[in-house]
Parts: sequence; C-alpha cells; structure tokens
Amino acid sequence: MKLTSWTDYSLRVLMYCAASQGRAQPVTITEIAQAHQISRSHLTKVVVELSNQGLLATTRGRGGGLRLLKPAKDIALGDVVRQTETDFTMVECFDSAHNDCRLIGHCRLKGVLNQALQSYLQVLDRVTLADLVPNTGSGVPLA
Amino acid sequence: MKLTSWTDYSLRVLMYCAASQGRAQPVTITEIAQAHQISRSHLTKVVVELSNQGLLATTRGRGGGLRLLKPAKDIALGDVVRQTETDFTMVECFDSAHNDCRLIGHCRLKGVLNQALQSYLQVLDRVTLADLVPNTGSGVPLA
DNA sequence: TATAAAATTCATCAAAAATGAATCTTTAAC
DNA sequence: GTTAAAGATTCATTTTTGATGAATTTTATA
Repeated sequence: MKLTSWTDYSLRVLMYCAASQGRAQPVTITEIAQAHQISRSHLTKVVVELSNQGLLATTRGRGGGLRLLKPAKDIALGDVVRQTETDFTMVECFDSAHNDCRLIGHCRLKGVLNQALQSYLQVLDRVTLADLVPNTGSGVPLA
Repeated sequence: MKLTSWTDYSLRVLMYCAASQGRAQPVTITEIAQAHQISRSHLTKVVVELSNQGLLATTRGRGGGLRLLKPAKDIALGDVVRQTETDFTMVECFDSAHNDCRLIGHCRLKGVLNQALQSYLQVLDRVTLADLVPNTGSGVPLA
C-alpha cells in the first residue's frame, strides 16, 4: 500500500515544471536530476512517459527542454497517479470454483476495497499542480 | 498502490473464522489452507500474527484451532489493514536542504497524499467482517 | 561543425514479498 | 502414557518487480 518512486519522480518533474513556467529557458532533465539527486538517465524515462501521456512537451537539441502542455491548474494529481501507478490490485481473485458463500464474501470484499481506492483517488482529483506549487510569479521559483 | 497477499490472506482467515462461528469443531489452519490452496506453513505465519494482534485465539493440540476474539461486527477492515500492511509510504522525503519552494511544495504534497490515504482507510473503517460474511446461522457456511 | 539537449538500449542490482520444507511444542483423545 | 492432531518455529530459498545507471544514438541550435 504505497506509491512507487516512479510516481514520486513523476510528481517532482511536473511540480518542477509548474514552478518554472514563465522562465526564459525551458527546464531540462539534467537540471531536475541534479536538483533531486536522481540519475539523469533514469529520470529521462519518467519524462518520456509523461510526454507520451500528453502531460509534457519536450524539445530536443540545444536550448531544448520540457514544458507543461496544460496549465498547472488543469492537471489533477488523481490523473497523474492513475497513469503512473500500474498496479492497483487490491486482492487476488479468490478461487470462485467452490461455493457461493466464499464467492459472495469475496465479491463484497472486492467491492469494498474498490470503493476505498476510489475514495483515495477522489481526494487526489480535487488537487491540482497549481495547488502544490507556490505561485511566485517570478518565473524562477526554484532558484 | 496495492495490498500485499499477506493482507489478502489475513482477510481470508478472518472471514473464514467469522463464517464458521458457532461450529462444533473450531476452524483449523490446515482447513483454511486447503480451501484456498495456500501452503499450510505459510498460512500459519499469518495466523500467528493475527493472534499476536489480538484478533484470533488459538488452541493447540488435538481438537484445537482458531476462533475470533471479538464478534465479527466489531472487527473493522480498516484496523486489519492498518496492522497487516507495513508500508504506507506515499513519497520519499524530498531533500529539504535546498530551498523554500521545493520544501513547501513537498509539504503540501505529503499532506495531500496523506489525506487520500486516510480517506481510503476510513472507507474500510465503516465495514466489518460481519458485513462481508453472509450470516447463514448454520454454523457451516463454507461447507 | 561543435555542443547541448532528449531518446534509446542494455544490463543488472537491490529489496522485499512470497513460499515451503523440516522440525519442535503442546494437548486432547484413546 | 502413547499417539495423533493441532499450532509454532526455524531456515533457506525463490520470485518478483522496482529501481538504477552506463553507454550510445538522435535531434536541433548556435
């Protein structure tokens, strides 16, 4: 019952980008990697995925970097977590080949656990990147 | 973001015991292991932990077995999950040695993720074993 | 054309979850 | 009191999957 560091890194990248909107030079992977002491190579994969998911735009070459494709206030944490976490399995399917009682018990359990998960995500749906990142207006909030 | 099979097994054991209350012979580990096709040895460890947590009473020797220490309606899923899941880490602590902005962002994130987790557990707090297990009154619901 | 950026490929490494055999301990039934 | 049936313990692995990073390739700008 925990988030992967992959999700952790994804959130850091997005927050960093959100905090840097308005800067003259775009944010680079190297910059974020150094700021958080994560390997650049590893972080690149996170960026690629976020890019594939349509959250980030990347530009190669000198002067390139990252930018958010949507305003920070339009990126809800719930959506990010849904996409970065791969496994929301709550309980292994019980073997239903036996009897009604066990099956009924199972179904109720499954339903309850799913309700709890939805409740978790709904809390995150109500929070956006903009809520997390102080809006300094300076354009260089992570100086 | 998923539960361990340890928690899964714990819930199965408790549900099985709840469904078997009123039986002449107590439930045995071997019986549950066979019903769910789990190794008896492995399941024993789950039972020992549940016993240490005060949820189950065990009796050794011939004719021994397991029984719930509380009525099924008094055992909330939230409490079980809190005890069986060991790691609720949501995000690794950011390195706070750098600047205010990152730290503030981190703190807000941490708070939000914690809120979501609490929301998850609160849903489970409202459900008890009795809600999961059909009350047949037969005492042999898993025949 | 040199440099700086993202992107890809490959190979592991590490941690923790999961498993189960073998054995020991306890206790009721016979 | 012996024996069989039950839980308890110990030990060693196996499996999974998350996590990591070096090396290289591709792209684009100054």
